[in-house]
Amino acid sequence: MFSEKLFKSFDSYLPLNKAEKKDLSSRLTERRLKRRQYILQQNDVCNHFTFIVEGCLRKFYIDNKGAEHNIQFATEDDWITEYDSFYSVRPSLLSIEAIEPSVILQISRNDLLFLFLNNAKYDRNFRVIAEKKYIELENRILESARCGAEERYLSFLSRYPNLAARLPNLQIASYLGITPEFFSRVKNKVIANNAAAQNH
Amino acid sequence: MFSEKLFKSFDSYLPLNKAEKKDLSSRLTERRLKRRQYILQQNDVCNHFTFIVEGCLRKFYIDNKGAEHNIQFATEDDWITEYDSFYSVRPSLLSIEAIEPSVILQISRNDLLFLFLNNAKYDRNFRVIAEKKYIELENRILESARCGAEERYLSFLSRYPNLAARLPNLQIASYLGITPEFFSRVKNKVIANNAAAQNH
DNA sequence: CGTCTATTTGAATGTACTCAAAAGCGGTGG
DNA sequence: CCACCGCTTTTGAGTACATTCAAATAGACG
Repeated sequence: MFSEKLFKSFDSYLPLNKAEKKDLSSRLTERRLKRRQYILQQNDVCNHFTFIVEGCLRKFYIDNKGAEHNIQFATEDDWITEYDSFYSVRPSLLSIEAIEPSVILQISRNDLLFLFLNNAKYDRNFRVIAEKKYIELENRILESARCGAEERYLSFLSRYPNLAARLPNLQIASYLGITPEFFSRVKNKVIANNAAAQNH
Repeated sequence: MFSEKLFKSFDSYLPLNKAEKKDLSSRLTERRLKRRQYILQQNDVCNHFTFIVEGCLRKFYIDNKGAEHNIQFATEDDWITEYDSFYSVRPSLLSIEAIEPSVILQISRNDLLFLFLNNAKYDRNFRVIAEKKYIELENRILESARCGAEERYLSFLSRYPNLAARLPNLQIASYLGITPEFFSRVKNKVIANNAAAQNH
């Protein structure tokens, strides 16, 4: 059962009991996403918190030239939403789409707000989720502040080795905040350096 | 009483009752900070959540060349901490210092963890704090992704008009991710544009 | 009033971007 | 199975935004 994965992710903070699991299950919607399928489009209101059972999604911004800027990736056992739009019920500046075929569980705003009101466990679990997400973003800012594209790429490789392997270059470039063309040069340079290091 | 400000900041989410206020008060430490006074030094562990009663603090990163990069400002009625170090109890990559003479209230990790365990209201209130902080950071990333220094400055001006007025240029430049020299040019250009717009 | 820090200006430099085009890769249909 | 199409990646040349270094000026504070 897919929701077991979700319950498990709460276990280290405030586990749910049987009744709570059952109740939560009834509020979850399972969806299967194809590659490129959106769960949130720019200018729509974000109405769900999304748990990823399997696959990989990205949250990104499309600027006025049409260029896409990845803000964040999320894979198995992670959550993704657009907090600002979700809580303010205003149009989202960001979009969220599946990069890989994915399986997700979604909970609507009404259901989540209901849970917050009626069971304090959810405050705990979602506090922890928000705090972790915050740390992730802060690290991202830190990295863009402190170094050039090559170091950021190396840092990305070591922080998210499995992501680096499964994502197309285009997505990584967009996350690093550089053009695909420039990323190609950076990547080849890194590979060349590694080869040189191997040869001695 | 300074802690009243703090209690008030909870009112829109989950207000505290009298007994809770008294208990929380006993766990708060009031401190007065001079300009430039640190409450967290890089490589120290962040042991407190800090509420700002009055003044302005900044969280920043010092790179290996000694250059400082502002991650976030916090003023009256806002909270500041380094989540990663606070929860992991590991040395912080970031520093926090007062930009203005400030009055703060601090709660220690032990006390806050105690409150989380014993009163679910705190999970709620600190969930909301983390979510707001997350939104703030996401906006910051968005802005650095979508535009050049001049637009970022204009956007900063409109988003935080009072901050822009009270901060020295150096701090703003560091927040925008540009050098003070370049910021000076950007600012003068913006001023020139405004003057031109006035004259017709 | 002098010192220290913040801001401004100039010139040379560099990192990353744009535009253009070629090459590689994978899927789809004939 | 090959040919074609679309998409991703690579390469090249010219450009721009922002940096660095240096020095001059202005402000703030004791």
